[in-house]
Amino acid sequence: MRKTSIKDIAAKANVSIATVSYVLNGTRNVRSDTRERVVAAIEELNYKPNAIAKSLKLNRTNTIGVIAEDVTVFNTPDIIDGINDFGDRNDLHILLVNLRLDKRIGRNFSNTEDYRKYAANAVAELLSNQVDGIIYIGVHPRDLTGLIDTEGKPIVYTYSYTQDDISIQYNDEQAAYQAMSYLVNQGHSRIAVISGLMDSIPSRLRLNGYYKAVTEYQLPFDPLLIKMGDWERESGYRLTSELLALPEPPTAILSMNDVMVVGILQAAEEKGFKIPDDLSVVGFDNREFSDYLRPRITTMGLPLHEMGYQAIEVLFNLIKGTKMDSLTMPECRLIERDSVATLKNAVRQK
Amino acid sequence: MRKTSIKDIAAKANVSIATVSYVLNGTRNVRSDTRERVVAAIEELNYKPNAIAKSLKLNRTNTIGVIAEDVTVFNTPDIIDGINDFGDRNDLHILLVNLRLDKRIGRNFSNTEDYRKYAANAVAELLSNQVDGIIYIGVHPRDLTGLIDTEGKPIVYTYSYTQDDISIQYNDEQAAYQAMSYLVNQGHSRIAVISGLMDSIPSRLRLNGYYKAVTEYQLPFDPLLIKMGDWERESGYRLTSELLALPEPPTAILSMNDVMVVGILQAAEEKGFKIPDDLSVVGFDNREFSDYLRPRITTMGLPLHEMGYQAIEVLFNLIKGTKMDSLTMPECRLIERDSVATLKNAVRQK
DNA sequence: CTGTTAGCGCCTTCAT
DNA sequence: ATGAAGGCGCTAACAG
Repeated sequence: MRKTSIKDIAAKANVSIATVSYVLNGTRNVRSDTRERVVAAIEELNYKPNAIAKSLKLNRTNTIGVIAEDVTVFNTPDIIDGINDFGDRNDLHILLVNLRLDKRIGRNFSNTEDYRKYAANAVAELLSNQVDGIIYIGVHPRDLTGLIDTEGKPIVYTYSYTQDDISIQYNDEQAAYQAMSYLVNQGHSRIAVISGLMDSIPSRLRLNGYYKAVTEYQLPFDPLLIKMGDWERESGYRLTSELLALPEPPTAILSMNDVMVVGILQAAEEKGFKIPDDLSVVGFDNREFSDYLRPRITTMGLPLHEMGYQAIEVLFNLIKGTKMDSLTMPECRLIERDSVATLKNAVRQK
Repeated sequence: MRKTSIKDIAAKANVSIATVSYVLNGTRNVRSDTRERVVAAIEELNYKPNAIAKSLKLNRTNTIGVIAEDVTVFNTPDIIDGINDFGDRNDLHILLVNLRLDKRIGRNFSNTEDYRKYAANAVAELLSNQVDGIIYIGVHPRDLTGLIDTEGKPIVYTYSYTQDDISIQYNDEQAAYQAMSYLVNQGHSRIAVISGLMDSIPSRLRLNGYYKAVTEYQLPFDPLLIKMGDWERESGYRLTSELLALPEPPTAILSMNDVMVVGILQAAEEKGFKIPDDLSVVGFDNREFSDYLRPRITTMGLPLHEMGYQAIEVLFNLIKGTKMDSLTMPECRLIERDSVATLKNAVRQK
């Protein structure tokens, strides 16, 4: 049996299909007794509107295409969650394409040609399905200019960006600065930093935040405390070993991700430094495991949910053509746990 | 300007729209020169078929609705990844609905009324969008009979089940048995188990696997070695403390999740037991953090990707109405790391 | 081998 | 306040 359509309920209620459409959408006034007949018929036949037909007619699907470079990478689920949060409130559906880049090409994204094909296919699929707009979620912040062509369909990038489109990023510099401020407030002044790879934008921005804090708080500046890591735990281990071998080791380390903190912990243990008593550590990312390490790691949490929420909010306004007040960049949040000691000379600021 | 449609390219190629449709879908033979004219027109006008219109006509969207109870819970991204894997190969699109249960109602799912409304809305949204079938991804294996009504639309559950529908589950009993076998092969015989909550199906099934191993390997059976935990790390800590205070403590513990292992580690350290030298541990779930703990934790990895893949594969066949050979239950895989010691009396089996 | 045409389910202008 | 009818873009008889 065919699914019941507007026509069936029109017949049942003894009205035209137009009238049914009117009561369905409240597009026009309908005399209350006719409306009731219609509603009754809808009820009785358990009628559900066909969104596909509606989309075809209106040339608008209320569907947002989401291209995720890899849903299994730690940042992505929370961004999607933020997208869903806004989507729920605004009757927007999510068509998800997962590029699965981590499985298909690994972690090296330097050559865009390796995945241009996947990205192009994703866009084609989404456009063919007439999504009203697209959100692109990267696995690592980087410039994707020219990767895809959405043929005029609105697109918003997050955790990545292009020179031509809107993108939602969090404030890396502020985050590093905030972490440093926290450390300073706890009485630290000799603070080392272990960066990520220096070809990464976040590494550079966070280093800016570090320098800013060093300058503003007038911390003793020592180039020996600045180490270039590569995001992996081994570099955390190696660089911390160097740091702790210094004549005057730092009292705290700011690590640009939580993974390297695992190496820091190991190096500290081997050198006989207890954390946080002999060495304080602040990580980045608030990865799930940072709460399970011993000690539990204090870290800068990424505003992932907020980024997703803001991305779709901006996209939604782009689609409707409404102007938005310039919005504020999502900020990281300090997750205070047990890896930072308060030094006795600490100046408790508000 | 309107998007270019089949009509435009028909005009350009001097053929009827039917012919265009035929070359587009290869539905019928078309003389090669006419085909070329059509292809050229398609190329020139950069024509992209409108999947919405096609769906309306064919009453088939090639879209699968995925209801995730919470995409931010650790098991979900990999299941979705498996769904995408199969979806990519079979030209199936994914309409994702995220119930966000973890944020909305927390971890207590005992009262289905708390989230029936969300689930019903999700189904309505999906049905309205004419998905060809539905996959429901739970956050914890449990009986969801009667939660939703898909009005005859095919549905497959995973990480949850109902009494009426197909569901994809992994083999819990086999997993626990395999973990035990591994421990036995490493020379352990006095093996404790810390279970999850006993109202949980996985807890009971894994306990079956434990008993099966105890019986088959003729291990000394000691009820004192069987502890009921609650999945949280504190219970791992507390129960391990009890275990290690025994006159004859176990040489190994099988923990039914990785979170409790964190507690086990802490208790062992406090009691002066080194892992794995004095106490071996096997966890469950292969949570990301299990690789970052010290020592790195040997654990049973869940076949999440495979579950997602199998779920959509089964659903796809359900939709097409084709019979499938009875498929094998996905199995967990031992992730061998550094938390298990090989005892000197170990009988190395193949 | 190709064209004509009737819808799929819905919205909306135009008429009454 | 309601109805008739055209058409969104596409597929698949049916006809030639």
